[in-house]
Amino acid sequence: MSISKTYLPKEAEEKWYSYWLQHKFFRSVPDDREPYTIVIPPPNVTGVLHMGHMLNNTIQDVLIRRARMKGKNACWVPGTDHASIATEAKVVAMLKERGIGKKDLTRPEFLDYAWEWKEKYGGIILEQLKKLGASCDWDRTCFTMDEELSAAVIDTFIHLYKKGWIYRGVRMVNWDPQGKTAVSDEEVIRKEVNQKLYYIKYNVVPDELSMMSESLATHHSPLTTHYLTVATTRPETIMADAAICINPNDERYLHLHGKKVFIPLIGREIPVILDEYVTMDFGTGCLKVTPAHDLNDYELGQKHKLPVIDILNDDGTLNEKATILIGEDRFAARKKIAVLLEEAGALDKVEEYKSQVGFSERTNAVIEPKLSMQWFCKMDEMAKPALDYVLNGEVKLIPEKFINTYRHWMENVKDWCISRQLWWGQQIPAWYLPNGEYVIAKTVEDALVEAKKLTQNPSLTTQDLKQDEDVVDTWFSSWLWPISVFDGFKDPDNADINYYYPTNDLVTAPEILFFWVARMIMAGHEFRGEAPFKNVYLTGIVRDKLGRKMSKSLGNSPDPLDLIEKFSADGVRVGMLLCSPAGNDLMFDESYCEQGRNFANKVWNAFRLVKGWEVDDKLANPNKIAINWFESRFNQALVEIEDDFAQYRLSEALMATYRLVWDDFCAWYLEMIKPVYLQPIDCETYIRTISFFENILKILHPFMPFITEELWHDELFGGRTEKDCCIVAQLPDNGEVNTHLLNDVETVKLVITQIRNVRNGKQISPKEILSLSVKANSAINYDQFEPVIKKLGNVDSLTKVADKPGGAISFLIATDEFFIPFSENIDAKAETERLQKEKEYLNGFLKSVNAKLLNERFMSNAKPEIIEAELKKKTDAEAKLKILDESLAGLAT
RNA sequence: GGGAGUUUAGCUCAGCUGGUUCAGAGCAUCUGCCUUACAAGCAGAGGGUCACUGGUUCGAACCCAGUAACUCCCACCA
Repeated sequence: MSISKTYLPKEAEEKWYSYWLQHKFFRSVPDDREPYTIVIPPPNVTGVLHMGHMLNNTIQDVLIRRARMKGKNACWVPGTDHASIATEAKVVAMLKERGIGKKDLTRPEFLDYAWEWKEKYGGIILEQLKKLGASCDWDRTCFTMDEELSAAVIDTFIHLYKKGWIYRGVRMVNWDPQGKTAVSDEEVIRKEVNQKLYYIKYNVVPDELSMMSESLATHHSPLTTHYLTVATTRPETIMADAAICINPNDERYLHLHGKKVFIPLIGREIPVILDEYVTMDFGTGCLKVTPAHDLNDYELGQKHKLPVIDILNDDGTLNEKATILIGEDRFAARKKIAVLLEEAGALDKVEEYKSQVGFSERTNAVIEPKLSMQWFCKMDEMAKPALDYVLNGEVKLIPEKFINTYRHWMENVKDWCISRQLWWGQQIPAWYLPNGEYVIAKTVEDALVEAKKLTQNPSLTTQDLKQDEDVVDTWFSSWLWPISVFDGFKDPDNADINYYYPTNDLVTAPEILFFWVARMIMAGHEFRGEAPFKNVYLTGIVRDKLGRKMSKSLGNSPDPLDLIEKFSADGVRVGMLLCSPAGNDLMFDESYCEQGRNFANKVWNAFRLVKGWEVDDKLANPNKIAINWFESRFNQALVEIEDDFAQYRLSEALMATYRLVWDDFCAWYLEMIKPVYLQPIDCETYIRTISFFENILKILHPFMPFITEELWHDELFGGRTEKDCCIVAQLPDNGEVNTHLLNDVETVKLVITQIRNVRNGKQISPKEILSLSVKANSAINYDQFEPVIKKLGNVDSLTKVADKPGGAISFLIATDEFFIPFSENIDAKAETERLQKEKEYLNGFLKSVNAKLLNERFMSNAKPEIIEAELKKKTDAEAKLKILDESLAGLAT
């Protein structure tokens, strides 16, 4: 293998990804091993890879790869979601470009175009995931509108209908005038918007005028004039007003009780009604009641038996019931009517006003409350068990803070509007009879049987039945995902579902906790009697470094594929995880990917070093200290990493790995054992080092699959068989940790650092050899570390002395005194000052320790080991002070 | 309006049951190095009133109360 100076990712990535595919390492079929399963949160078919996907799928791939390397049968099921509104919108847009209107097409024609679109563009996002290294079992790729999955949706609908949990009714729903469909409450995003509050005058009907004119003569108070004023943000809906409502206790308006008023511009008469619902101190205290276009007004209207006047078309334009501005869009109408009102003298004033407006999650259109006939799914009975799974810990949410939000939602859940006025999706299996009745059935044939039963009319034919035009909400198919991808509906006892279900971890965004996660738990319980996963890892939101959410409109999101191009897939994976604290949003910045790339390069170069060594079999001087130390250190890190993974602290697991590799392996271990240039290395050290390297590749692999696989196959590691790949290598078992040795080496590292420090301070080149002597007071046996200290400190000897030698710089490590002799004069004054300063600090430290030890309450309350530690601090400090004093005395002479 | 979370070095974050460590990491910064694996690097260093105010405790970044700022979720005040 050619060893270039830097890691060249492009070739390696293509090579190994296809190698893995070719050898079916991602493929999973049930066997004797323990399964580890993840189902991907299916991205929209309309989607292109964004940073959220990158984070999400990096995490899933790390988990899957690690499980695979722990001997589990790892199965990651990929797929896409048909995303009815979003896709239908795309298809409509595509047709428009070709000069075709949706209205001009029949349903089957439209669906043909939609499938054509899906086949062409629907797989893009999955192809992009491959660039990231995602080790999904692509043979299992599913689509929420695949035949089996769609059948499952229909069966589910029928099942729930039979249970009485699905019903049809006229309700106020969230209407998306752009998508021309109803959407669920969860699909409405509320945003604060700067609006205008229009104060509109409604004249009181003429036969009341005589009374009013008396007060008119005296005062012009708005409370006693012949009109009342209403504040509204939606003046275009006045034509749909059914009443004006005031609070019966509002003393300002007692004179309006039982009166009627004119709607401005159109002059229709509406009553003034009384209800305590109206807040007296908001606006004018007069509320216009528009039952067709506001949920509260609708309920108020129901209560007071008011008519419902719907003045809007499905696309948000005004209809003939508005009588004026017919055909105008609601927002254009709002502006125009303000002018008309102004001209008519009916506009009192306009104020700036901030309020919450609902937007469609999919189309971003302003949602219109609209009364319509829809299908609903009852939630309360399904919510209860789904809540319990989370509360009793059978389903763990990570981080736990989401339990509260989850509980709140589940305890206040409302029925789910599941019908959508779209064509792209599973069509509702309801069949209408000529008389308006309907039956629920899987096929038209089944429906006919039911219909005949229902009507007692044997002459009915399928021609008489008309299927409901609507499709079900996309989430009504994705909530079945963990079951349907294993064909658990058609064949509920098949080998796959029995083996893989329930899955292990679900990795998703908190935004869809209710949309999707909660409903999957409901479906899991209802159809399998078991939650669909054990752990839900909720990732943070990817933001830019200013903390803004990454979005297309802000243009602050980098293209993930560009990042991969620039920093390599491994680099980007590392970059994503480096800045993703568990459970918090991440402030993404390209520099993290750069750090990832640099790390890959570091690994590459460490490899180049080892690769370049010549071995001399005759040498028998293995660096036992270095080997034993690194082995212990590696085993210690393994435990830390395992622990981090167990708690889903992926970025910390990565950081622990990063430090182990960069600091401990490269900066310390390799430097300890590295032979001088062109000198050979002994056999044992060489073999052990290669084995360490192989283990390092293993623990790096989940994070950096490509570079590790690339290096894995180098001849340095001996001949590999075709199937001997890093991706399926088994992680090393935990081994012994010699803490004593680890501690001693930490001290030795300090000694070396101090030597380098002395060099730095005195501007001495690292190449210049120094001498070192030690007056050891601790239990550390420096003899065994002599080779290491000599090599890394570049000193020629480590002499043990009983007294301080003359003309030397000294430093103190723990209670051991080290000396570096210099022929030239030591600056005694500076040295004295340095020692004095240290002494001062130690005295202060000792004082505070003594204060504790003399405190009776401390001595009686603190745990024995704490007291012991304080006592040790005291003796250590005293010993150090003694040494300092001696040094100072020596300097004085 | 209700609820949750966050606030520790310039940045991003650890800090687990209050106690070994005058507070830990990575990046960035500064100083010195092109030392035959790596300048995408090496060696070293500096940098913190743990948001603020009280309280509990022998002892608080950590527990309690309050304050402030930011973030998110939920909610029909026109």
